[in-house]
Amino acid sequence: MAVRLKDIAQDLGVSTITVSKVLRGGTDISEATRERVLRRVQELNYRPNMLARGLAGGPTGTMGLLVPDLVQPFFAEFAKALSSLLREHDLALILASSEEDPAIEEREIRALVHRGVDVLLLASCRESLLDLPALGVAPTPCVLFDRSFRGVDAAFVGLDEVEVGRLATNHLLEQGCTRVAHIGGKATSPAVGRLEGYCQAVRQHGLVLPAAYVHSCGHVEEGGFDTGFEAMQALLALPVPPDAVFCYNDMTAVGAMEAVLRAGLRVPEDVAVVGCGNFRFAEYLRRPLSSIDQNVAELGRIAGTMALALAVDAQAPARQVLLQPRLIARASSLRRERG
Amino acid sequence: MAVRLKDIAQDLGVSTITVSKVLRGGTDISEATRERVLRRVQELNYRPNMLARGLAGGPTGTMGLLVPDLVQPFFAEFAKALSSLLREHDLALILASSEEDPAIEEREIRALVHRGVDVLLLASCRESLLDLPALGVAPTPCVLFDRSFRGVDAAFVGLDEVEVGRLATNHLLEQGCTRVAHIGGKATSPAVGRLEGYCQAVRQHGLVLPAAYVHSCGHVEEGGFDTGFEAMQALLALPVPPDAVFCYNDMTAVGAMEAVLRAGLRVPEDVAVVGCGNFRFAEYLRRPLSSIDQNVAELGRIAGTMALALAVDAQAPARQVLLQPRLIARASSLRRERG
DNA sequence: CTGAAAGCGCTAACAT
DNA sequence: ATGTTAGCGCTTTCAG
Repeated sequence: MAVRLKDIAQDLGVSTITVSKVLRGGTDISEATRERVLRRVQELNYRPNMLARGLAGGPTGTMGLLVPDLVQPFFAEFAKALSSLLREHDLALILASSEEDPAIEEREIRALVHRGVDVLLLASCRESLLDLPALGVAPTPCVLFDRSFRGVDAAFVGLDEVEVGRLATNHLLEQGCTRVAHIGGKATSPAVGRLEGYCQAVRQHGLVLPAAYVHSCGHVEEGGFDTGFEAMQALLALPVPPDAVFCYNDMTAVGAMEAVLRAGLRVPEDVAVVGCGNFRFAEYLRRPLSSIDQNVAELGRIAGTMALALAVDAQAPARQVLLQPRLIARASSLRRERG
Repeated sequence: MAVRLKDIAQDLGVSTITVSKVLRGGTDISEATRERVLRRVQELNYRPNMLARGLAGGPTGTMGLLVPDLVQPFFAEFAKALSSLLREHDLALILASSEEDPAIEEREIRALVHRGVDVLLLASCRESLLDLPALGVAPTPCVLFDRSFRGVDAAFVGLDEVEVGRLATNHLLEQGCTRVAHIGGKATSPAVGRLEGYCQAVRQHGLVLPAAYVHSCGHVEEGGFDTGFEAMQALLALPVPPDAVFCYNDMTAVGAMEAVLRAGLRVPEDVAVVGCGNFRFAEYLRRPLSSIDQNVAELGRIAGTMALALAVDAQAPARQVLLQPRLIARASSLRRERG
């Protein structure tokens, strides 16, 4: 049987309460006892029983992470960074997946909260999160990430998605492209933000582009390749096809490139392409893919830090952090000598 | 406050123990009470408090998954499949990562066991697992996966790695290659198995190849690209360089292909390449990559099923399951018309 | 500064 | 077939 609070207390001739207080940083403890307790805790390598602690009303030392799809590199990297950080604090991570299904997401939220996670980290696939309290989340504090929601007063970490759209589109325009299209997503905040950035960049360059240059596709997350492939085919079939395209993510971009190549056209000479995500294979593709780097590891670390703060004090002010994206230019978009 | 066992009991005028028994499928309960209890449980949508259940000695409804690196698609897909399965049984998954560091792995094992996971699923990065009991795992049952260990009597699910090596190597030989090299890993059971399969295939074809054709590289998991790149450069520098190479994983294969192309040679005409893992981008690379599919989703499901059995009965016999790999042939290895 | 009493929600072992 | 007693390891009041 593992070492218990009681064992330490008996060894030292004090009560369990005293030990408990020391462990949780109580102030009303003499420096002498505190040291004695801590030493013994070290010696016996005592670890609190989190089940008991949780049951008695304390924290469970557990955080819940709910993502739409762990196989997407974005979420895998996020989970890895978060997990690294939590390990340093002896916290455990309960992982759940919504499979991009709001009904599953709701069930999983309830399950995690019911299990007593100290904080919930959520990349929601719902349309609105206004009913988050109704989902029974409170009083469990919550850190949203990747996808933000209007009118929800929760901590949030994500990318400056408008800047993502601007970066990609400006880059394409600067490469001399004049007919830039966008294959984007639907409804989610990243999709909306990237589209907005795209529009801003186009406007700033004094261009007016056909509405048909914007494709807003559902399921762009999972169906990436096919979505990109089909959207690009449609774009190429326009009377005046685009000479560049900014794609919602890298897989979509791969699909789009494939469509361009199969149409007998060249990348980037006929159609320049920029993706988003900057996955590890971007530079080894048939045509090395320019992409927007999302700095996911940093995102995970920030989200984790926020979560830690909320675990200590659930009432801590809900910060909103936006990270700046970076463009990684590769052959798929570089039309000029030396970029 | 959530619904408790006691609430159900009071509503029905029975004792909590009766309700508890019904919930756990006790036999010494009249059919009438059982039904009354179950109905009320439904109506109130009662969910047991796992903290309390665990503390009192029951199962915690929790499984621990410990992997070397969640970012590797293999482990991400495994985790996803497992998580899907567990969701159907209302079990939670605690995720931990060893970062390929045995010391971290050991700490995490202890932490998971201490938290009372009902089963531990482990892809170990240690050299030996003979001291698994000493790690304080027992009586927590354990399912090993991906990497097997001699002399350890635990449930295991993985690939038939020898067959992986044979499949890949035979394929290259059948394509007319006569000087097949292998860029492999070190120490782990998959690395050993694949090398063995490679050797078997070479022998069966009556060939005798230089020892220098086999590169056993450390850190082939994380450092994939560079490992493959450098190993291939070394192979190409041999007096009689190989005309084909079977690489430990896809990233290694990408590195190897890059080395071949930069040397001014062609894939597959000068050097045919086969990888392992069959990741999603294999077909969109500069040269679409032939690869061995590991059927990870199935692997995850089987591991999960084993874990469920062990959660019910920790003494259940420890099965060992080996899945058969499949070759997916693409341009990187197809030298003859129509493969 | 320290401790005693009570209880979190559940289950084991033993009655009845 | 059902209930009683006791306790899992910890934390919260509140009293000393």
